Amino acid sequence: MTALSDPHTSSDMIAAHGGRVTRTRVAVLDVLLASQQPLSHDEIGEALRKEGVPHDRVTLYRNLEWLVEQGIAHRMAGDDRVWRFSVVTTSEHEHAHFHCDRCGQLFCLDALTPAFAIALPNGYSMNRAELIVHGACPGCSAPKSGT
Amino acid sequence: MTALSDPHTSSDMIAAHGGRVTRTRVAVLDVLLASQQPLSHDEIGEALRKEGVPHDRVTLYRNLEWLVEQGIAHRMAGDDRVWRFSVVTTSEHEHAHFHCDRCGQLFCLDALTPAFAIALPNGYSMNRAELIVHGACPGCSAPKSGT
DNA sequence: TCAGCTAATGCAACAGTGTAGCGTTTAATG
DNA sequence: CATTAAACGCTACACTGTTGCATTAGCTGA
Repeated sequence: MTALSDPHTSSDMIAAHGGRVTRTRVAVLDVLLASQQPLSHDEIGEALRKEGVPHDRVTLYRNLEWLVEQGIAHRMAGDDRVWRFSVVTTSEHEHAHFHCDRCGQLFCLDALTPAFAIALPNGYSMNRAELIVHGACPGCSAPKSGT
Repeated sequence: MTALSDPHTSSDMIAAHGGRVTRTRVAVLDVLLASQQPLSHDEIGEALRKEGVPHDRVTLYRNLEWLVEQGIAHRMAGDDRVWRFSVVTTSEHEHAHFHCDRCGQLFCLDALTPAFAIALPNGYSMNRAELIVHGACPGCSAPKSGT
């Protein structure tokens, strides 16, 4: 019995998908797993830097692409035209996202499940839906002194 | 009684907003008015080219920006990280969009009105919502020989 | 009609995000 | 340990969008 049958660490997850367990790849997945919000390429790179993980910009892109290909991560386009990545926790990732217009953070709203498929006009076939709610997150809605 | 009080042409609309009626600006607005789908900067530029309207890339960007500022046009980020523009027809533009994953076109689905605000978790305050449904449009769903 | 003001233009150069090519490194395997 | 190719890391590039600035040309008022 190996750890592969119970992939709960980043290394296990990577190996389970037939990928090589490399320093950058593990670190990237760790960052994504630890994050509650979808992260941009830049934010992930910054996190790696803080952890002292040397990495190349291109390698990071390629690892993210690989994670998406493997179905481990999910990629979405924010309103700032930047890809943001997050690990796929929900089975189909069929939930909405909340974009805070003040702090720019992106949150997952698992509570919101799309129920609008019924309203699709004739001829249109839905594959997936992306719902981004814009507004202020709890942290930014709360009264603050500074800005 | 001048035409300004009844701004139904692109020139009138521009003048009514205190903008100068220039060749490119009129042409850009005309293109947007004539289109049923939100258009990217590139698509608009291509349309201008076809109409024989000489223009500069930057000027086009600035005109689009101005139109958005004036509330004449609306800007949204597609899934390909490209801004797409459309004239604001609906009062609040509170409707969904459909992105065809095959031909890349973006359609307005006025029938779909967001009714998900009720489900927002506590602490989140919604400003607006952007719902993008992905799938195949009627044109691409229909059986075709070529690709 | 014409001069003056400045919004708008057009050119060049730049910035940020993401990709492609390619030689080198290194994780996995026997 | 030798082998092999996946992954790396570097350079260079493509694309979308922005900034600076001198020039042009709408609008206004005489």
